[in-house]
Amino acid sequence: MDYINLLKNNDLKVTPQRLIIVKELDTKGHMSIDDLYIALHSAFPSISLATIYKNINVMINKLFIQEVKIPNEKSVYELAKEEHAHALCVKCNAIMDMNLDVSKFIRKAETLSNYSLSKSSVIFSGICPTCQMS
Amino acid sequence: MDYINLLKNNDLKVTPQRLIIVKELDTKGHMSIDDLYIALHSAFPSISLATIYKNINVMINKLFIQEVKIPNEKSVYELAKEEHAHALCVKCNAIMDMNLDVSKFIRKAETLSNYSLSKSSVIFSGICPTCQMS
DNA sequence: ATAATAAGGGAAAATTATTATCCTTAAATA
DNA sequence: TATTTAAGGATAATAATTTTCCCTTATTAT
Ligand SMILES: [Mn+2]
Ligand SMILES: [Mn+2]
Ligand SMILES: [Zn+2]
Ligand SMILES: [Zn+2]
Repeated sequence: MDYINLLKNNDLKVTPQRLIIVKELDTKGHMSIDDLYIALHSAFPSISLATIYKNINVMINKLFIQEVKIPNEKSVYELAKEEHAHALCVKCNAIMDMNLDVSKFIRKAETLSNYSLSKSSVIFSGICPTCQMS
Repeated sequence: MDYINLLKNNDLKVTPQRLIIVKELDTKGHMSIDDLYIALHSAFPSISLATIYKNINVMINKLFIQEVKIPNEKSVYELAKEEHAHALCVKCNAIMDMNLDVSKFIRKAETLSNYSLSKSSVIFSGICPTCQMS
């Protein structure tokens, strides 16, 4: 992925900090503000939390990253993609995308509720494969 | 429902404040701390927010009420019941229980993710029937 | 009815998360 | 390369929520 053009196309100046933020989100996905702060700290020991916040906000406004709200946890962020469900490991906090066809659930929920539904937040929690072994 | 015995069986002293809290949760369901504060204020003009917080916490610990975390909103509480999905109206904030068979989704999600999944948070949002008309 | 204990009320304090400020530094454009 | 403007860093301020404290009152068990 071309991180430089991702920023340029969204009228954002290309800074080393921003490049690392989008690279981290692209390769690791599902990172919280604090995760990002820790991750960026090795490359930028002087990075400020304010920089993380400011950039997360601007990137959300530009619509190329999105927030994932998780019960009991701080929100995590990921590059924008189609609506999807998440599996969360309660032991190691790993989060996995799942291509459940959410639209099918929504259709069923509309019938049941008589609501006109357009968005979903679907999060399953349990134990990931790695933690199951240990 | 016998609110008095619900409290007694959980080793909680039966106070008028607690009776109203459980009655409100039973009849209205899905109330936030502030909802409860407002609702109790008519019966107890001197009610303290601390009383609401202390009781919600103790009731959650006793496992007979549970928190429902909703993206972008303050948590709401309901009497403990089987796992179920929710429909949320973004206009009037109405929340509806849905007896979607969540276990079926969980089974599918386990296959997809290889996680061992036990809990779910499923919230759809849109417009409720009432708000669709207006 | 009494005594022991838990709960309520009011306010302060603590917590936590996010944003604003101010100055310095760096990126973009010509 | 000079100029303009946005972004970064450090810290303070803000805001919102939740908890704690301390005293009074009410509930429970005897
Ligand atoms: Mn995701
Ligand atoms: Mn419910
Ligand atoms: Zn795990
Ligand atoms: Zn509505």
